[in-house]
Amino acid sequence: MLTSNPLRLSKLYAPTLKEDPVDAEIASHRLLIRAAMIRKVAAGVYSFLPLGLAVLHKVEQIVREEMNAIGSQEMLMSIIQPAELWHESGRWDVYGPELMRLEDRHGHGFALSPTQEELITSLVRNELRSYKELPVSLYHTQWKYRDEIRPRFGLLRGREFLMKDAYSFHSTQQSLQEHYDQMATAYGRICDRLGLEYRPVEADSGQIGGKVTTEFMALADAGEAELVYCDCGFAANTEVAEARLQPLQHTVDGLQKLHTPGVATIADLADFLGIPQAATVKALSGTDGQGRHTVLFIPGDHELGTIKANNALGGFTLLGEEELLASGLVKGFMGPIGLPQNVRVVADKALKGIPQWVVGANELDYHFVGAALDKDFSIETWADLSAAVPGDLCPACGLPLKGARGIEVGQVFQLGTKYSVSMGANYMDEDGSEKPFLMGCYGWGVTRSLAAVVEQHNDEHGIAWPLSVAPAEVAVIPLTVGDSEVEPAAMRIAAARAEAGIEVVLDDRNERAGVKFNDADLIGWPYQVVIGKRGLEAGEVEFKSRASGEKQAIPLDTAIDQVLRTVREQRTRYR
RNA sequence: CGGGGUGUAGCGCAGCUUGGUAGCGCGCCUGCUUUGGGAGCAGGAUGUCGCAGGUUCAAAUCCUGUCACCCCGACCA
Repeated sequence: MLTSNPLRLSKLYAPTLKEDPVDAEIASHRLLIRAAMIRKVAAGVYSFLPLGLAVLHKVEQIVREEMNAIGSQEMLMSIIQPAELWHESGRWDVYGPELMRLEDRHGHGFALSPTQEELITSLVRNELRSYKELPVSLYHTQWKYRDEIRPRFGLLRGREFLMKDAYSFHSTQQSLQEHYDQMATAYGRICDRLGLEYRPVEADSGQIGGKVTTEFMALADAGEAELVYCDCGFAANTEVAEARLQPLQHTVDGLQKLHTPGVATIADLADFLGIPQAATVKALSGTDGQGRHTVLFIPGDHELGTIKANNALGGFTLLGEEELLASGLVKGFMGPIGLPQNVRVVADKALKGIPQWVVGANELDYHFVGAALDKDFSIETWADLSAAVPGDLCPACGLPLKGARGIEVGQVFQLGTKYSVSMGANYMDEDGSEKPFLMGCYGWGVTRSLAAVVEQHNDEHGIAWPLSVAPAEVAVIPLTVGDSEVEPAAMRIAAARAEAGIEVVLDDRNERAGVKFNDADLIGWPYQVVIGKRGLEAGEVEFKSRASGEKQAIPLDTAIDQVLRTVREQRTRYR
């Protein structure tokens, strides 16, 4: 929004709202709408108004600069893609209803691209032929379409969203690893420049085929992901974290069967026995990937990690109420002793060191305490099953983990040869043999990270943009229009700054002071210069920092220099 | 897809139970006054009551269907 003349708010299409939109639950959604940045078009689909677009462009530009800096080359791929490409990769069927599909007048199928692996692979497979040309890294920033089951939270989970996606092609794992590391570093820099507090997070370490991936999480309570992290630098999604759990032992003399009428939940059981929930063992029954009836045991104070269970058992679904009844198991009273013969038993590794368990007796209203492992019962399979919770021990350093919620703003991924094999994308290697490319892909949610910035930078008055992405750096606010001194002074200050390369808006609207103050705070200009009659009489204007709320009176004649200095100084924080 | 809820002026809502020709606040337009934290007075404009059927002399209101949106869940960036 940089112009040689200051942008006049009287001319800007920016209808701010006094009231909160009723369907907006979280700060970024609420404030982006109120501050006239975005408007809803349909569920999960938004238009960007001038102010919102200015911010979007800035976020996009920061991402662009960081991509260019590591040698990734910008291009632009189409959104609409022929179905054949998706059949070729197999994802036409696999992607499911989330893939937006359409037909042209001839009945040919197309997809609105949710991501561009297919297209980029088909693009390079015929023209990138030799190991001598590798590695190559390409990226674009394009609108993506995913027909989410339930779009929500404004820009955080839309059906249409702007994403930067980069793809790299390599002949060696070392080369792939190098570029992957460069990307991860670039993503950290993007977060810093956006003013985001973030953590790189282990996302799926236990995958088969050596897939390597890291998610970049902007910390925010509104985030949908739960993570655990440690001061030593470890951080992981609770669904996949290989945390060390600390179950407690409840020791008694030998196996005891207790009458526990109506005690069907872990909380009830812990209360009934007067022991912590961590000293009990929770049982869950379901079906594994081979369709076998499976009972899982995990520490009583933990929840099942569904991704972990899927990985360990080749798929896992919990039994429904009716299936459970039919299986002969007693809901709320399951345990390892006296299970039906055909049941597969898998227990969390954390329970391995617990010689005596507190468990159900597979009989209505009865539990066992002191059930001795390898004596009263045995476990066939041990696996990592529980979702990590804060307080579990860090797998890297052993200290207790802390918990946080996060917004996944980016993810870097080593794809290996998944797409190059399925789509026949090969190059000629040094020894004359055809080999599939080693590929990496790297996604950054532009619209999502914009919302994440608002989640981290807001207060009861509105948004407080970091200087790097604010729609303009300084707002000059004359409090009276038509005044013979206030207006010319405001014009002079605004024009001087605009000439000096500072982004300035001039609130020349014929509005009352209160309206201007409130809009300025709502929209979130990083700095405000307030010019009123009262101050001018003393030869002063007011300089306010939005983020800190700090106001200072500065002499009119040095105001221009001081604001220039402050803005230039602050800009270096985001470089 | 399962459960819950909402569609009435640009926005936020009342009216619906008990059918009788649609209202409030904000915003918008005109004029006057006001001008350092969302001004006051006066005047004014704005509706296919989501859509389609049905019942009725008469439907925003009752019935049926349908669409959209929101919340919770499974699922996903």
